[in-house]
Amino acid sequence: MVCAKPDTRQRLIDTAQELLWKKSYGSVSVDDICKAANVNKGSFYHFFPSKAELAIASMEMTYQETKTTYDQIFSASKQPITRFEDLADYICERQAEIARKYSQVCGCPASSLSCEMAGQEQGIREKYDEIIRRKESYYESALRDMAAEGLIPDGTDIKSVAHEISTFILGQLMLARIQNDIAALQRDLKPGLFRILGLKGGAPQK
Amino acid sequence: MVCAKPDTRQRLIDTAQELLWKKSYGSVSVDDICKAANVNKGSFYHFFPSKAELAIASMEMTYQETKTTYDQIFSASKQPITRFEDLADYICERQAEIARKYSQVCGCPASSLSCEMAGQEQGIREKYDEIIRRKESYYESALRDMAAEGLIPDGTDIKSVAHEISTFILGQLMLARIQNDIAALQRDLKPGLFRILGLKGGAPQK
DNA sequence: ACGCCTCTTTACTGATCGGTCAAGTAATTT
DNA sequence: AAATTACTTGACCGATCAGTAAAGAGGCGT
Repeated sequence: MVCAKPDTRQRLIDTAQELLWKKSYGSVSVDDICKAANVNKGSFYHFFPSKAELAIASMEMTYQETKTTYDQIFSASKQPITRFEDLADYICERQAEIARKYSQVCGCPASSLSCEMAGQEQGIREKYDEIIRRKESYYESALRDMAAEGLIPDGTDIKSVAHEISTFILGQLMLARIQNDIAALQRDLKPGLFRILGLKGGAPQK
Repeated sequence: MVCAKPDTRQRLIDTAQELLWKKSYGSVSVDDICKAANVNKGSFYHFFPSKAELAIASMEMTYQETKTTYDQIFSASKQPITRFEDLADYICERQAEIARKYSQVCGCPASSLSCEMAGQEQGIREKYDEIIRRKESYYESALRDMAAEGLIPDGTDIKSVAHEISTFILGQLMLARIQNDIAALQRDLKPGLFRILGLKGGAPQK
C-alpha cells in the first residue's frame, strides 16, 4: 500500500490528543476523531480496541513528548534550583503556546481526562499513576541533589515533597483551564514552587 | 396535587449532585438522572430548560450546603489560624464521609464538572467563578484578621494568598479523586495550608 | 502466480442521546 | 362551575453513540 495513507494510527493519536485536550472524553466521539483524522471507523477499530484505549495511547504520547523536554530541564549538569525555575518557565510558556494554538487554556490533558473518568475507566487511572510517578522521579532526583548541596534540610522526606510539587502544579493547571486564564499561573507558579522548596518563602506582596 | 410527589425539582437536583459527583457530566444522561430520581422526562424539562441548567443548579445547591459549614468554620469569634486548621479537618472528614457513602473519593464536584466542561458550557464556568469568589472571600477575611494580629507580614497581598489557598485545595482534591485515595490529602492539606500562611513552613520530615 | 497478511472501505447494528409534544390530572382562582 | 395554573405522563423525535461485519485492496514472501 506504498504510503498513500501513512501513519493512520499516529494520526488518530494526534487528533485524539488535540480534541480531548480542547474538549473532554465525553464530548468527543469516535466519529469526531475519525472525521478530523480522515480515517474510516473500521480503521480506527483495527488499531484500537476501544475509545478508551486510544485515550490511553494519547496520554502516553503526550508524556513521551514531555519527557524529551523534562530530560533537558532536569539535566543533572544544572543547578537543581535552576531546574525547578526552568520547569516553571516551561509550563507557563507551553500553556501560553497551546492557548494560542487552540484558542483556549487547556491545562494538563492527562489530569483533566483522569479526573473525568475517575472510577469509570480503570486503565486511564493506571496510566495516570504511571505518568505522575515518572514525573515525580524527576523532582525527586533534583531534590536529592538539593539535599546533597545542603539547600534543603537533612531528613527532608523527598518523596513527599516531590508529591507536593506535582499536586501544586496540578492545581495551578486545573484552575488555569477552568478559568481559561494563565495570569494566575504566571504569577503564582514559580513563587509557589519555591515556597514548597523552602526558599524565599514569603507571602506575595502587594 | 396534594403531595404524592413532592419536591420533584429538589429530587432532581439531589440526584444530579450525586450522579455527577460520582461519575461525570458526559457519562450521566438525563434519562439516568430521571430514572434515579423517579421523575419522568417531561417533568425534568418542566423544571429545567436543559441538562446544563440542572448541573448549574446542583452546583449552587452544593455551595449552599458548604456555606452553612463555612459560616461555622470561619466564625469571626475564632482565632484565624484555628479557622484554617478547622477547614483542613473539615475537608478531610467530608471527603472521607463521601468516599464511604459513594465507595469512591469524589473530590470537589464543582471543580471536576467545570474542568470537564471548560470551554463548552459558559454557564458552568460562570457559576464556578461565582462559587470560588465566594469561598475566597472567607479566606480573605481570615487573612485580614491574621494581618491585624501581625501573624502575617504587613503588605501581604491578601487576595493573592486567598487565591493560592483555593488553588492549593483544588489540587489536593483533584488528585484525591483521580487516585481514589485520601491519604495524601490527610497528610499534606494542613501543613500545605500552613506553609502558604507562612507558618512553620518547614518541609516534611521522614 | 499464489496465498498471506495488513490495512481500508462502507454499510450497518441496536442502544442511547438531549429534547419535544400533547394529552391528562388535580388543586386554585374566578 | 368554569377557567386557569402547575405539574405529570409516556410516547415520540431525529441525531448520534460505540462498536461490528464483511468484502476488498495492495504489498510481500514463496
